[in-house]
Amino acid sequence: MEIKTDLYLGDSKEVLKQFPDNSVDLIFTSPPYADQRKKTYGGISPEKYVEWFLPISEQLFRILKPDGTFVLNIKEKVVNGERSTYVLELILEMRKQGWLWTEEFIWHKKNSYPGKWPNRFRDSWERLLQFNKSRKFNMYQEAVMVPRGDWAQKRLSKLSETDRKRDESKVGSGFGKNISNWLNREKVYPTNVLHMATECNNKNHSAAFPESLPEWFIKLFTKPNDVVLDPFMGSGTTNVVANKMHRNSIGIDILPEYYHMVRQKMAVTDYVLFDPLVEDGNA
Amino acid sequence: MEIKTDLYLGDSKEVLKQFPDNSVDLIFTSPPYADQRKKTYGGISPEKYVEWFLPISEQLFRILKPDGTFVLNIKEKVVNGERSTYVLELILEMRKQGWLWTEEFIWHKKNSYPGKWPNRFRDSWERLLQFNKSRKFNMYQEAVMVPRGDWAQKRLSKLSETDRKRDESKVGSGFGKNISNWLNREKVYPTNVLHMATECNNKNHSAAFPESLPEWFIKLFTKPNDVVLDPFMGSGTTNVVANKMHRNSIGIDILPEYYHMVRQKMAVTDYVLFDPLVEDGNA
DNA sequence: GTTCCGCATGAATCGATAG
DNA sequence: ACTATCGATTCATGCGGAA
Repeated sequence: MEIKTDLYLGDSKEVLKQFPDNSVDLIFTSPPYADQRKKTYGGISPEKYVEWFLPISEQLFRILKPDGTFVLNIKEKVVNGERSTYVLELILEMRKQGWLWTEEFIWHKKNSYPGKWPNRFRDSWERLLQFNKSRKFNMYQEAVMVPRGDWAQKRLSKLSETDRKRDESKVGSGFGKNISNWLNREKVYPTNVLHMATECNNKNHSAAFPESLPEWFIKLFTKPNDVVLDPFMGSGTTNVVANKMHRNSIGIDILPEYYHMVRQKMAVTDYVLFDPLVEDGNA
Repeated sequence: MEIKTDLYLGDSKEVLKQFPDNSVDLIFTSPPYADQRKKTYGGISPEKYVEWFLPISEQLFRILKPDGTFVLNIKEKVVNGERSTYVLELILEMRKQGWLWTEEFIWHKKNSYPGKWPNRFRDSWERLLQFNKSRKFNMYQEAVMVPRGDWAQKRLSKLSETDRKRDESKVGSGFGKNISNWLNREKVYPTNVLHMATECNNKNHSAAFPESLPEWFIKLFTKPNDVVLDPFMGSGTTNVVANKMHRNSIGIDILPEYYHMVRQKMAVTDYVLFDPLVEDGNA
């Protein structure tokens, strides 16, 4: 099946209205934070942030499939020495719209933005709010399993060595049954804290988040050929990753600059559309 | 100057009323979470949690010095498949009492509670909410500087118990060679994400948090001879650490069992009251 | 004296079963 | 229907005994 990437230029609040109900499997987005990116988005003031976002989240609620998930990457900024409360208020208001606030993941940014202030340390984490329409949603946990901690390596090393010898001599093909069991045992489920570095490599446009971030959630909440939506696509990281992972995707941005940039990007990535190397745990 | 540790048996809401205004430098506490510790504390339901806490935070506001800090360790539980919202509501309500919500630190618990569920990963982080009465508060950032690199962070958090004892017994003069090497290394300021393991069951009584947690905030927000308060002292970790670090402290608990246990503990630790080994960056 | 391994145990959460 | 209790799940950590 062919993978599609649909890009739209316009205000999400309006563009979203043309999509049918219950048609998207995952929404992953990082909206412009209050007063951030002022040059580009015009900056939404902290006081008006909730009011600005609610019409959009209302549309997202309509469009998302009942077993789909909405992941919102956001962090409140400091206003007049205090953490602003618009994220807290947003969660409470979105629940009134019908959203379930299922979980809050933490993105621990290993290399956070440098700086020093007399009354504050560097902010090195962001929220990844998980919302759902229903308590029954798709979650493919095996797709994001991670290697076990260091302690296991030491403790298992001795045992696995003897098993390896035994199986190699028996089968001669490398991996015996026992060892494949061991390999499975070496992976564990992750927690709700994600460690990822911010990407600082891009030449022109710095993305709000590294590719590994949407990649993780796309693995976790979708399977190939599903539909992923980013209503504030910016430099299009979500869409690029979705495409690489054989997911259809929709991207919306209000800025022509971003829209055209992503169009160009996607034209290039089309060539690796059927890359068989894509790692994926979902069937 | 002599260091005092005052312990009180009773309901914080009432006991706090007898303390004078503006008399405490740091409040560090981890109140019983909603519906947790039912056997011991009776359990406060999520619906009534804010209502239960506000009279206490009102007293805390009165007692705290204008340049003092209140650090609240808390995490909302899952109720009916959703994260409960009482912590969000608590923050909003406390701001109405006059509190400034200055910052939110993350405690990343390396060893979180195990378990597997179809729709959720293990919860491995907790909130450390920083509240202040004024935008000008005492913060001794140099006291918590860490050697450069991740490895140091891990080592230092682990250092608290095992290594320290070992080195103390070896050298008798405080820190062994290895540790003094770390101290000579280049130091950087930490971020607002703390990596610490929960203390696994110590022989008799398990604490809700490791000693390194209050230790970090006591270093950061107080200097020697200051006053630290824990209105829900439990096993008294905050008071024990404060004492070790030459801070006066006040501990309150409603359970006689805890009250007597901490009394006994403190009587013992009094002997190391003037321990010169205590690491401290504040003068 | 080290290093290594066995074991118990947590601020948990879900789903089923029972009143 | 709605609440209360119980078993199953799972992994990092420290302690204690053994090699």
